[in-house]
Amino acid sequence: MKTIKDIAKELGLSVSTVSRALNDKPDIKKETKEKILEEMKRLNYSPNANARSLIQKKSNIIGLMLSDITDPFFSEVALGVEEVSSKSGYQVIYGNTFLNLEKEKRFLSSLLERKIDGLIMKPGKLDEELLRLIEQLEIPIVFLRKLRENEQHLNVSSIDVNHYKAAYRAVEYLIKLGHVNIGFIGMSKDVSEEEDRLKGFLDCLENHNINYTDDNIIISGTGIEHGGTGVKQLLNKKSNITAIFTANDLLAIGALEWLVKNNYKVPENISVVGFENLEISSLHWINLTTVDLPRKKIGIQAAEMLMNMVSSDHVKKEEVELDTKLIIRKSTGGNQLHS
Amino acid sequence: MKTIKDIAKELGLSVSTVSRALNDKPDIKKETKEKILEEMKRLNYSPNANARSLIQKKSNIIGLMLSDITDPFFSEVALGVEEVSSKSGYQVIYGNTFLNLEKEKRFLSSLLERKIDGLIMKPGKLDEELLRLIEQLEIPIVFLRKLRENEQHLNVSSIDVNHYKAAYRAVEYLIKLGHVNIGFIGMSKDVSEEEDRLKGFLDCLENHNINYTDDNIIISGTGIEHGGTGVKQLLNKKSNITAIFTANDLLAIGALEWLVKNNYKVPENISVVGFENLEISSLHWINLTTVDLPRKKIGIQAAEMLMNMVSSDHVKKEEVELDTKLIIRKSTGGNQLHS
DNA sequence: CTGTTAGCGCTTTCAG
DNA sequence: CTGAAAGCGCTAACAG
Repeated sequence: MKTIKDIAKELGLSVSTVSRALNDKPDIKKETKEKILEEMKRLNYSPNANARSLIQKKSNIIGLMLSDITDPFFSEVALGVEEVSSKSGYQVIYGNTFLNLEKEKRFLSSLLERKIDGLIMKPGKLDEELLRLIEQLEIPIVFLRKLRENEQHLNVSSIDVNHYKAAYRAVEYLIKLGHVNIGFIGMSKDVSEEEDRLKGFLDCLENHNINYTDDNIIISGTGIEHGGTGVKQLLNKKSNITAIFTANDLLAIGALEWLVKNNYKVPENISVVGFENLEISSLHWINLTTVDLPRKKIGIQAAEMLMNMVSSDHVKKEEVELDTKLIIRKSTGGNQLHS
Repeated sequence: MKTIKDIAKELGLSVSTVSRALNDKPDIKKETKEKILEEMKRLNYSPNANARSLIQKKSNIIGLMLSDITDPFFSEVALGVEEVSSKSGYQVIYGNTFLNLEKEKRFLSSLLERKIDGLIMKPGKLDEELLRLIEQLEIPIVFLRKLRENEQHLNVSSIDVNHYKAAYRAVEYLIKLGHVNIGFIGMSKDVSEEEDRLKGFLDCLENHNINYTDDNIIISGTGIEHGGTGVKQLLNKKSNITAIFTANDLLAIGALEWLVKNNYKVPENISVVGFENLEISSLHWINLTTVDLPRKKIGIQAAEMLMNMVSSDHVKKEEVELDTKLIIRKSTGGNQLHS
């Protein structure tokens, strides 16, 4: 491996002069610089970023901690993050955690050792140790979700959509279509984003004086198959349901599939609204009314926020909330029982 | 930031002793070691991986160059790669190139400076400069596709499925179902994987003495929408087509969508076979017969190969070819015109 | 404009 | 078993 020394020796110069040429410093004669740059090319020299990091106390690396890169939401976020970061000269070290505490800790520890300059992360529920780890990093951080109760003291920024408002609007749309018996199919009680969506759902019903019981709400799981089991349970408990709001598109698609197989007509008998606007949700057969999340934008903006933070010493905490859009397609229609 | 010096000073020891404790070296008294480890915890010490990399000439970082992480194929590969690498103590720097030569070069150059230990990559068509860059890296490399003509001299390993055989088998299946007028919808002439698939398609027809013309083949594009335009063109030119083999699932799904909208019945009027086995291809409405690619396995095995290579000085070139499986679903059926 | 020097945080001889 | 010293490749004062 060629070093700055090799160049210097070859040209009879000092390493500092070579360094100056390498870093576009002003105090160097044009010709010397050109000569050096040429020699670098000739010797296939490539500077050692680790050595540079060591002395400058800046690695030009950021971390990206996700739960699962195969989730279309995160892969688009990751795309946006990498795009913005690489443009600013940063490399991205990425890791999947599946919201597993141990994996989260291991990944953050490894980033801590690498002395990264910034971090974009979607953590699960943080325990004391993890909170300490995050503080210990002492670098700008952007959360890909809102800060929770026990995280308010952290000096980290965040970006997320307003899940509450998004859900509220979606349900309001169903109510305007004449639906009064509306079910909810969720993923898990432990996901705070879902909590917000559920709250939006419930508040909307209440504000419109619509009655509901616990039976209107099924917590089913996170995959397509849970959409099926979800509707089934829901209709078992409340056979008069005419509309369903699900916590994500996969659940909605699973529900749709189950409904079709069991001879329900969508939207004639039952309306279904999803959440996420996956690419496949616009397919002819699915045509799902759903809430669009600006996924790539989240990634881009998260990275832009981080780039600003790493390049300024005064880091001010910022909590960004992006807006969503209800995409109306063919899985929703007027309530036939009331029209 | 705490350093090894702080620990040493605090305990009245030398840095080398601290280093020994840190690295589990044998020549250190048990009690000293314990004392040091405790002090490290107390001071929240975390070693500097960059300093270590510098002296050990080993970064414990690998690179992962993909065309597009939002492609389900690559996101699963990325998942497998990260899983295996992190288990072996390696961090993954990832980048998207969209097969753009400039982006590929920029990304590789940045990896070159970072002095990474290994690289997994899915490049496009390599030009001279890129070939030189790859050699210049002087590290173990695994390609996520077969080596092409002008790359044979490279000392890089590769892993891929046998696209030719997979296509051949899929088409053979259609022929066994009685089809003789079979069309092909492809993405682009520049994708070597597709070349192999097309060759498998053509060889299979020839070996079964089935006639075809250029009109049996449409190169349409890469997204769902191109599936639609593809079938349309195909049926315009050859209205007697009863089966279609597409170069990927998205094309097949787009074709399916167009067929349904235009009142063709699948598989009664037309059979469709895809390639990739996306998750959505098993949906009730789609139910696509397709070729399953072991995506996650490719990622895992690529990383395992790389881990072996980086931890042994004698790197031997290896070209792995994984097998595929034809998944038979409801988008294919017997040729009604002949039965 | 260029060279000398010190040192980033760590590992690794080599003595003792 | 422990310490002193050298040095990985580079940057950043400070002289000149």
